[in-house]
Amino acid sequence: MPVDPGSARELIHRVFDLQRVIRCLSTSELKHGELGVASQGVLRMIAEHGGRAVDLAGQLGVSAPVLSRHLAELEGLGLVERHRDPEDRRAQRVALTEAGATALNEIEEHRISRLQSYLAGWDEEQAAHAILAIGQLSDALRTGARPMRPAPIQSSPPVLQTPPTPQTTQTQEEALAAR
Amino acid sequence: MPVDPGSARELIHRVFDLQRVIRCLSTSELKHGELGVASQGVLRMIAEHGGRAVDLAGQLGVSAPVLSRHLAELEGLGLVERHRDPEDRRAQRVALTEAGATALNEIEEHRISRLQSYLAGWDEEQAAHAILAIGQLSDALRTGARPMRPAPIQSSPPVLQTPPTPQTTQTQEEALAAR
DNA sequence: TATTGTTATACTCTATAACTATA
DNA sequence: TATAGTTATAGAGTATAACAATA
Repeated sequence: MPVDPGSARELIHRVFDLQRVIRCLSTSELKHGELGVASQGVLRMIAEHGGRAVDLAGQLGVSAPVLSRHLAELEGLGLVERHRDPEDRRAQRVALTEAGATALNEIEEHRISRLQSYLAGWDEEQAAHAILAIGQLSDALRTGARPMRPAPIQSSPPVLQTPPTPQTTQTQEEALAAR
Repeated sequence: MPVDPGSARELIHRVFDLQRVIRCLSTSELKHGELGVASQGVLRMIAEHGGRAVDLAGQLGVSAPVLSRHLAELEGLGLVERHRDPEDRRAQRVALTEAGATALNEIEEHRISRLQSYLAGWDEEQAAHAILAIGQLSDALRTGARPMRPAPIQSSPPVLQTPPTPQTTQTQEEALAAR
């Protein structure tokens, strides 16, 4: 049974409200030297899932031209390196330089300390709840947004389809208890 | 005592992740006829806090020129009306037209049904947790972002300052129990 | 023929600066 | 002098289309 329409409406409004607040923060204090917020996100994604550019674009949820432009900028600043993939000479392998890792670290530390000051009245449990709830919401929207390939018409269902992403099937209590 | 740096980092990453997911949804399915997402937000804010344009801009967190442009667009589409404020002839009072209310309703209903389908596996408690956590986070960031006027140096503190926004001082349990 | 990446172009949303009108 | 609103301009971030090189 779906969630109540009133709850859905409320959740939508809260999410848009959060986005507005974050946008205000972005313009006021999320810059880092030459780097815009988007490039900072690319930097972090490289650190986490670095590798082929095309995969990075998918993980960032942006088109190839957008990533290309950001990588060119980051390379120009000496923060990332691009090398042709020896196994597929069309592709690139992307990695942070020493300077890139340093810059990312500064960005992260700065954000963390700012957030810590904003959450001065919070306790660990509250933070854990927020992390969990937002993660679950992102997962739900991601699987919803994912354009499921058009339902196979008149074809017997494949025996083994895409791995049944175990993602977020925990209840909140289980997930919290597992910390 | 502030939240753990690890929790803060995790929360930051989850929030950016949510923003990415929502951006993907925005480009794929949040349009409504001529209206972009920003104009839809203006429409809703008018419905909730309609009144003086300058106050709307503040609540939306955008600059006056941005709101002016959106209002011009919405007025051109026949969705909002602007009248000079009789009490202050510099200002405008903004309100939805009949068509504007109808359009907003369609937008809301559409979003709600989409979100309900995305949250197919959720229960009411989970939704309530997400609403609460996201609202608390927005509040915390908003008060942090609010440029507190520079601490009065060498001046005796005002007897009555800005009302001590009671905002979110409930614990999660209290807030949930109050539903 | 499909995929990786780049360049060119355009769109959305935003801000700052300069202006008019009113207070 | 300060505030409400508009217009002009610029910037960040994104997408689509057309292209080159490789598979």
